[in-house]
Amino acid sequence: MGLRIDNGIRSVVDMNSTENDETTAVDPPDTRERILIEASRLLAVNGYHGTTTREIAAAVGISQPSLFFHFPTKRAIAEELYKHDLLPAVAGLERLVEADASPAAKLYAMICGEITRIVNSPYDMRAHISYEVLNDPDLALFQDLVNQFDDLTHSLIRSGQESGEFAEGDSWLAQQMVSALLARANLFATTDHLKRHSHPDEAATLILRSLLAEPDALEGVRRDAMVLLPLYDERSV
Amino acid sequence: MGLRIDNGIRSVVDMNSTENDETTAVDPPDTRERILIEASRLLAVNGYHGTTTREIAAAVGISQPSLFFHFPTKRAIAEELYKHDLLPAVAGLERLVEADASPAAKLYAMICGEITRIVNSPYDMRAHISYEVLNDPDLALFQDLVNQFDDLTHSLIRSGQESGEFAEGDSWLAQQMVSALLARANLFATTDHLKRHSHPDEAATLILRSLLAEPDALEGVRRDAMVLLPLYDERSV
DNA sequence: CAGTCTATCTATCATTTGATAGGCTGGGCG
DNA sequence: CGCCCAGCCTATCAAATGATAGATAGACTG
Repeated sequence: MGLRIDNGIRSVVDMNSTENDETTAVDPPDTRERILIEASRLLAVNGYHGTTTREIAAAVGISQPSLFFHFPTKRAIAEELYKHDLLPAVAGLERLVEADASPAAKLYAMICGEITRIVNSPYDMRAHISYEVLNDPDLALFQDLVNQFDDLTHSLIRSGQESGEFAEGDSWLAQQMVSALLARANLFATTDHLKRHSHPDEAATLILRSLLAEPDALEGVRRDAMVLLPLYDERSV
Repeated sequence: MGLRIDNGIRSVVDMNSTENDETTAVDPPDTRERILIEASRLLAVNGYHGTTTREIAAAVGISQPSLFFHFPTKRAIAEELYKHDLLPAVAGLERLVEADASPAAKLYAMICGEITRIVNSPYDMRAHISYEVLNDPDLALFQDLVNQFDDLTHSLIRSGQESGEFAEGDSWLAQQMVSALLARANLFATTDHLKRHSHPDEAATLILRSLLAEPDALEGVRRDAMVLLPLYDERSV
């Protein structure tokens, strides 16, 4: 449980580490950051149990025990990545849900904002996909966060259906579709396909078309969503 | 179709069943079969590297070394499950693609047929989701099968867009959405949500609504798909 | 009954893996 | 200069894990 001393130099990527920086601050050299980056890649591809600390260390270019100077355990690395992914997502979605707008606009803004965030992240974040990691009992907190996110999404879809803005249908299934698509979002970044061919809007459009009772309403929804979008980004709150 | 690859070990059923044939199969509530069932559950939840042979054995109720009487390696267990999942999927989709029908109807039939198959499978199949396993170099064959399936889906979407049946949009993204949703299909079965509330049709409807240029065409597409559906099931070929 | 084959067991091995112990180094600073 | 200590290293451990060896029980066969 090493206390970390905060000295003046803070990394460029500032918004990770969840800003409750009692123990977590930033290391002067980026080794710690590089560990997170490389670990996120390996974890995303090989899974938690399929990634060894030796592989992570090799990717960073340090010896395996050196990892444990920066992180107390292997799990702590994963935890930090999960926090980075899930906390802003849940917080942003909560702000959206409480906003004054139509469910469709909120959902559009969420999808758009979330994909933007994932694609722009320095890490390879596929938290949503890693049931493997989440299932680990010691990471139950993050399981809760995922459930929270899914529940919020679900309630958004439900209220859209109740107001008649969305077509009737299995709201649970629809929520799963949203969650499943987001889980692939970083694949977009990895394949660097999205960077040139596609926009977050395309994904949101795809989802909304499948939900909206009146397809022609899409343009209006998009406009409303653009107004909501800053709400999703914690930096602008 | 004797695709059993290995080995010296042949099950009792194979040897003496020259006459009473194929359909059924099954059932000596075979240990081998129970291994596959329990392994599929564990692999789906914990991933390949997160599942130990001891856990599988314990779930089946046998000792850990007894596993190796039925399968040469741990990997062989995963391989058999992958084969069971991917071979019929790719074969079915290939038959659909070559059929004489609209891309929309083919896609509808594929989603519907695939989800039905997954939900009814004795195994917990999430092959699509397990990049973790697939990434393992020794399982490159299955990586290929997944890519094949994705490519076929993609070409279906492309041709639908070219014919004007589908709205324009990023076909790659749309294909990812289909793939991502299918990856969750067995979650439907697990949560036994789909068994009461939802049908495979709901999922296909959701996808098709997001793709069709003319939403009103959905009913016609569904009717055409119902005709195609038997084509997807290898038993009916 | 003796022989064989299936299916399982206990005991054990070699490797991998997360983590610890302790030493070396170089830069900041009184 | 001499001390400190962040940061990294080598060497190594203990546990977990995939897999093997060999024995045993039971069923069927000749």
